[in-house]
Order: sequence, then structure tokens, then C-alpha cells
Amino acid sequence: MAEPDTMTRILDTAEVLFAERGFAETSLRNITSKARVNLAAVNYHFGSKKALIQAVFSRYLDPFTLRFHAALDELEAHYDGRVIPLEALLESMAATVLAVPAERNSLKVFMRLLGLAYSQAQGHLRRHIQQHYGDVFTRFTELVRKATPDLPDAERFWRLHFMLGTVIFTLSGLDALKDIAEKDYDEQVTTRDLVRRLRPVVVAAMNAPLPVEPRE
Amino acid sequence: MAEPDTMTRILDTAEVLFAERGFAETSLRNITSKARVNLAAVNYHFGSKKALIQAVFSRYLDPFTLRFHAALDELEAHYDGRVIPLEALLESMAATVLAVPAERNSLKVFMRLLGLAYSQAQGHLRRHIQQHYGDVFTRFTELVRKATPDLPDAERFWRLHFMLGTVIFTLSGLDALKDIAEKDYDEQVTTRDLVRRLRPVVVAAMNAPLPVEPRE
DNA sequence: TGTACATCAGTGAACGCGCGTTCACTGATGTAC
DNA sequence: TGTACATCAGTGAACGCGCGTTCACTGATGTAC
Repeated sequence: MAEPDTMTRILDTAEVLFAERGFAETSLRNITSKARVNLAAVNYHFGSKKALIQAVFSRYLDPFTLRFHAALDELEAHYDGRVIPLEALLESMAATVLAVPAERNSLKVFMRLLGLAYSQAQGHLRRHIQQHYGDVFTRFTELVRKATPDLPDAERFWRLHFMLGTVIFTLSGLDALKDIAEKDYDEQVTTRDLVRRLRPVVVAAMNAPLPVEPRE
Repeated sequence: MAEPDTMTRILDTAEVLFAERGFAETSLRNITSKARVNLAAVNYHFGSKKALIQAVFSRYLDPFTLRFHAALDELEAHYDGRVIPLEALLESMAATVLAVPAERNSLKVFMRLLGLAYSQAQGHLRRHIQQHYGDVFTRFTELVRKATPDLPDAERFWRLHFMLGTVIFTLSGLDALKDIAEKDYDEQVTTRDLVRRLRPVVVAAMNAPLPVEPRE
């Protein structure tokens, strides 16, 4: 099989290293030497390290938003004006999340990248993502709103973010957790297994009773 | 009031900068210039940047483990051999987490640091924490085991980590989330408010029905 | 068919810069006799 | 009470190093006439 071209080799290598060590800890020299391309090639093809980081994200998020919009279209067509149940929405999101990196065989990398985007440095990345990919998330939350009419808006907002946290944290810290789990109960853990375990937890969390009102 | 001494000034400044930007993105020059101490003072007092990072953690985790052990002692004494209910255990943990940084007035910093420890680079930090502070967590999970006898061990393990993820992710990404929340529903959000919202979610998640068995 | 020029992917070496760390040092305080 | 020495907290300047970026260049391919 032919070697992939330089740009692809850079992206393939960069996403793995970024996911493993973060952005600041991964130098262009790390990337280019591992990818066996010239150091200057990154700046030639992408312009800067920052732009490379955004390109790495786009390669996951572009197909993700595309597919997710399509999946939501399908759901809306299927329910034809009726309210889409919460479980179906969550199921659809999970399926899309699982489908995208399956092509590129690394869900872990995808989740690590999302986790980094949330937690890492100032915000140029978060801003970039919100700008380019905020729409599909807005559409999703609007559908969730219809599926959970009894939940106050603020409560739903927070619970969605709680669950986002659970999923990203778990799937992105996967290696560490897998290590601990295997040591404690020498049991093999797969990602699909985790997603299976996450499902009832997320549903229960979204449907939890409302918190007690704060005392005045 | 007298200026705190050099070591304290370094620690106070370092924890804030680390929490804001991560470890790699925070240089000793950033820290020492903001703390108005000599650059060489970090290496004089701590030996290295790595040791400074661990010292920053110790200042939170030492009192935390102390207090948490004490809180669990109290619970065990109060229930006197009977099973401590899950809610009481979670409540106790939440109270301890809130109490420790209250003295130093930064829960956000504490959570950001924990989040970084989980997600950041290789593992020297995770190993350090596991070594020095693993005991109290082991004790806690053992009590949770007694409180949830119907939950399979693996399931409990994962759910505890899911919830750890929720809490750390939420409280450590607090600033970003607060921004979004305030833009969407110009509503002021306090940390105590979030903890109040987290409580029923965490309880519901721990008590969620078991996942469906995977098909063979 | 041949030639001149433009475009493109990639290269090798160097640039200046900020990094963590080191080292010889100063000046204040404490201790021994 | 005085002197010699040790310890300690802190300093200023320099160290070598790896970083992201730049730049002049090469060689292959495509386009115009």
C-alpha cells in the first residue's frame, strides 16, 4: 500500500501525540520526527502549530456534525412531529459518537481531544469549536428540551453538562481507569462495554428528582 | 499585615496559575515574577518544578485526607456497626471537599488541580497522588460497597468513577460553564448552587438500574 | 515537439526566544567558646 | 562582651537546550505559446 501523503501523515501522528500528552507537551519536532516528515512541513501545510491543532479537530468534528445532523433529521422524520423520547436522542448521539472514530479506529483519541479542548489553556480552541460546531449542539439541546418538558431550563442545562462531563472524563481518562480496573478485578474492559454501562446512568441522572430548594 | 514568606508566596501564586493554564503552560518565570520573588527561589525551596507541583497538591490533599478520615470516623461511630447509607457517605464527602478550600477560598482551584492530575501528561503526578492519598479513597469505596450490596463490584467501581468525572469536570470547567450559563439564561451561578444540583443527580446515577447484559 | 515560465511539495539550516536549572555570591541570624 | 564560624534565605547572572518559525533553496510537474 502506498504511503499516505505528508499532510495525512502529520495529522495521523499529531492526533495520537496530542491525545497522549496534550498540546503544549507535544512539540512539532516530536510530531515530524515520528511522522518521518520534514520539520518545516507543518508550517508549510498548516501555517502554524495552532492551525494544526484546529485541523486535527476538524477531521473528527466535521464528519461528526454531518452525521449527527443526519441522524437527527432521521429521528425527526421518524417521529413526524411527535416528541422524540429522551432515550432515542441519547441513543442517537451515542451511536454517532461511536460511528465517527470507528472509521479512524480511535474513540479514545476523539474523547481525549474533546477533554483537552474543554480543560486546556485559555480558550482559542474552545472558541473555535463553539463557533464552528455549536449549531448541532444547540439543535440537540432544543430536542432534549422538548423531551423533558418538566425539567426547568437551568436544570436541564446543568444536567446535560454533568453528563457530558461524565462521558468525556471517563472515555478520555480511559487508559488510567482501565489500568486501575484491571488491577482491582482483573477484568478486561472495552469501550463498548463502558458505553453500555453509561446508558442507564445517564438516563437516571437526567430523570433524577429536582434538587431541594435552597433555604433563604 | 505582614507579607507571607517566600515559600508561601510561591505556592499561592503557583496554584492559581497552574489551575488557570496547566503545568506545562506555566513557567517558573510566570510564577516568580507574579509572586515578586527571585527566579532561583523555586529551585532553592522546592528543588525543581516537579517538586513544586507536588507541593501545591499536598497543601490541598494533606488537610483533605485528614479531614475525610475524621469525617468517616465520625460516621462509623455514629452508625456504630450498622451500614452507613449511601447518601450519608456522599454528603460527608461533599462536605469535606467544600470545607478544605473554604479555608483557602478556592474550590475551583482545587478541582482544576484534580482535573489536571487526571488528564495531564504521563503519570508521575497520578502515581504520586495514588501513593500518598490512595488509602482514604480505598476506605471510602469499601464503605460505599457496604451501602450498595446489590451492585456488582465492577458496576460500583465504574459508577463511582463516572460520578468523580461529573464532579471534577463540572467544578473544574466552572468558568467556561458559568460563562455559557450566564449568556443563555442570565442567571448567577454559585458553587454551592452547583453542589446542590449535583446531589440528586449523583444519587440517582448510583441507584440506576443495571445495564442490559451484552448479547453474546 | 520544444522551450520558457509558474506552481507546488518539500527541504536543510538557521533564527531568536523562553525555558528549567545551576552556581558563586551576599547578608542576616544563630551558636560555641 | 567579643569573635569566629556555621547555617540559612535569598540573589543575579549565566548555562545549555528545545522550542516554533522563517527563509532561501531544490526538483518535479503542469501550462502557454
